[in-house]
Amino acid sequence: MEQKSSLQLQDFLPYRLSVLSNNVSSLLASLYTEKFGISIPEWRMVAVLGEEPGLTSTQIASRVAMDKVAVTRAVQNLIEKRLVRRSSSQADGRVSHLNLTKAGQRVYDDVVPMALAVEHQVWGALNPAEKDYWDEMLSKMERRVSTLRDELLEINK
Amino acid sequence: MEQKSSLQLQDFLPYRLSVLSNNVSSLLASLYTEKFGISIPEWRMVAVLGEEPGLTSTQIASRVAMDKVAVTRAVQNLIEKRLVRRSSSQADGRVSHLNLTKAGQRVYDDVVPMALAVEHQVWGALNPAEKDYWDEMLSKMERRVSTLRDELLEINK
DNA sequence: TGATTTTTGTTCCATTTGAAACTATATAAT
DNA sequence: ATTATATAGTTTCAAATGGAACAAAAATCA
Repeated sequence: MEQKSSLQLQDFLPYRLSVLSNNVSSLLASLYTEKFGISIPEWRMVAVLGEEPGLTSTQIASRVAMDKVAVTRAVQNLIEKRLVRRSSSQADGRVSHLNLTKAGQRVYDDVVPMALAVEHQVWGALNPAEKDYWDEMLSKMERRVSTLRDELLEINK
Repeated sequence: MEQKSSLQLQDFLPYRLSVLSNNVSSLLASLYTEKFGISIPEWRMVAVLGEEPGLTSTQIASRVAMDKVAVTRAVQNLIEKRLVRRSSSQADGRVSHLNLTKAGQRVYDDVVPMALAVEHQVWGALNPAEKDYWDEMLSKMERRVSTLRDELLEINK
């Protein structure tokens, strides 16, 4: 299998992904930050708690690809903003369960359609068949990258 | 055209792109940071100067999707590490041209094959036809997203 | 020419982020 | 039971990042 020998940043997959991802994220963030004053990690927490109420910090961290420090901070901010409520677990004194407040639920209900609309707009670049194909390929790449990562960790252990 | 009404983060395009992009970038970065002690923005500068020697800071910023502050800092760091050299322009007293030093060129020569190898590994998830298709769709999405961004800026002006 | 505006790049300050150390609770092992 | 180990979450400190104000040179224009 032949391989390129020079590197054009504009054609380089990691670079293109990074730029596209940043542009999509900031497009989306520009909508909810100015309207609701929440950051990207805060929005992710709201989104995941909207889907699955009562999660603990650790559960959120694993679902949202944030580290536990980032979760702690997002929780603190969202509690200050009265969008999230914390209730300590009876079963385990170390953990607490997190839920959206009424106000948090309202933010969720307002942002979800906006977020889906942005996604829909971006999908507008592709026809339905292309979209399905893209989804499939994206999944393949995701799996491949996480395999590569595991291999690398294994080697460096 | 029908539209989803609920948001599953794992299926949400901006989220998936962000996770994939971060994983790819950190996979790559783990290789060159530990070997050469350079950061992601520093590597991008080296990459672009390897392709096009003599660029100015502003030219780099526009090619690499970094803001000018980030470029200033990356340049400072790379000059301290003696990987980049600055020479002021005769034509324009404000700008200076940047070039890789011998050592910088060596870093470039060493990292490029590693970077291409990682890209190649990731591409391994797709067969050649899929890869071409993916490239085409990625380009479509890039164009779409930048159009959306321009529209949004236009509205908010 | 002299005044004004733009462009280039840097500095300063505040905010964000990340890693390591730490506290508190729970689990396992002897 | 006592000790050791693991897990959940927080705090602390240093580094990275972003934006606004800034200085210097160039371009515009009156």
